Amino acid sequence: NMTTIDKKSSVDEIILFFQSNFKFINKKIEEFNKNTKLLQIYKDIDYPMLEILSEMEIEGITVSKSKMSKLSKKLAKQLVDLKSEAFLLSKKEFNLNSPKQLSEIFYNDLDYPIIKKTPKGAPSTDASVLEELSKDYELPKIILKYRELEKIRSTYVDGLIPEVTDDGKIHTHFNLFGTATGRLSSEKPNLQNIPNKTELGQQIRDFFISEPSKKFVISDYSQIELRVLAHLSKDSDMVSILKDKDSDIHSETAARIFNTKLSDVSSDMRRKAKEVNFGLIYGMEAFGLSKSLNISQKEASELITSYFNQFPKIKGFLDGVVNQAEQDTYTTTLLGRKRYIRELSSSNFQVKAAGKRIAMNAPIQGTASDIMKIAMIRVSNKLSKVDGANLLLQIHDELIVETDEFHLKKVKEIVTKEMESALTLDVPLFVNTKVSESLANFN
DNA sequence: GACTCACGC
DNA sequence: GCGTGAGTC
Repeated sequence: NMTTIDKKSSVDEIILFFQSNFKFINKKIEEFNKNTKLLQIYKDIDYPMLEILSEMEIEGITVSKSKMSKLSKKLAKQLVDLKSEAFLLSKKEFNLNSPKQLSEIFYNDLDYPIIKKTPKGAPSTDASVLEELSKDYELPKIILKYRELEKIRSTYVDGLIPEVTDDGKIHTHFNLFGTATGRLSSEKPNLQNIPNKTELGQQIRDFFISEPSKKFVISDYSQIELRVLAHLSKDSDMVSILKDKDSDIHSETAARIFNTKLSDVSSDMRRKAKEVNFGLIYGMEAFGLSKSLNISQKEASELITSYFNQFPKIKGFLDGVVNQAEQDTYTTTLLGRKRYIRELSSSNFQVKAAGKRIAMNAPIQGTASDIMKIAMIRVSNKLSKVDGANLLLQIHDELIVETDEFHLKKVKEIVTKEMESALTLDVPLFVNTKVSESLANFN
């Protein structure tokens, strides 16, 4: 137990504080040093990462301010129009940014049906609700569009412009110890959640450009978390699917859970299987799956049962992880990185269930992030001998490197090879690498 | 500071 | 599942 100290403590109290807490801290350091795995993770991974992240932050990434201000004006205009359309339909002016005021309009003035409530019990107006209401009403469609544009404008356009420094770049800050699983986080600004899904999102990505006569090398791991799960669970079917570079894991999963030939897998079956795979690595249960697929809990639970029948060792592995975590109070990654899970000792059913999901997810997410860190350290070492080549960003399963065109081929090879060989699992690690002058995916 | 919502992996 | 951030109240 740590003793405490405050501003009014006497000299004697302060001396006592240091005497007792040095003992405590020394004991902790001893424990840490005896755990050779944790010590090894620190020496081999986290300590080397510090300098690499520092270099990435200092290097920064160039943005086009002209593209930013152009889109800012365009969005501002579109938002004004959407706002007047909304007021016309609601026959009333209100703050479109206020979910509270919006729900007044929806559920008091217009008598829309309440589809879902927020955790606090208020009638929800989130995107899934707006989509459902859009089938019968016009206003929710307008709100959906307004929310999309306003999110992009406030966070990624007008929010990003003040972050541009005098060198014309954005310098994020990476936290090495910001997450419970071992992942990095990024803040001020967060460059790990730049939009990627929509067309408008790609216009944000297009702000980020390589320097003159340089190119981005962008490499991402293919299905790294499912590969980690295949390795950890040793499920033979899963392993054999992922050994084949050309196989489509979601279609293969669909064929198995729906008990059909691969050639008979419909796009809807694939969509459902993809969501099952997605939910699997998050420890999702029938409740969560039914929500994300918009199906009944019964149907969701049948999908999960069918999945675990087809991939029995995955079921066994996940149950084993939870049991072990309940005994140990923590989970470990493949390399031994620990995550303590207090929720597992809760007597509250819901808290405990959340603890189980955490236990299932942490070794998968944590192992994947260990692999990426190893890759970054090796890439960084190799790139230090290449003039004009720098690591710029890491977005969990993706690395963004900048290089002058002369070294392009060499850099591509370094990044791809070091990522694929970072750790040897029972399944190969595949990396997709592309070259571009901006972060946008304009196909 | 709690809450709601929304962006990423 | 893991994060960060904008905005309201």
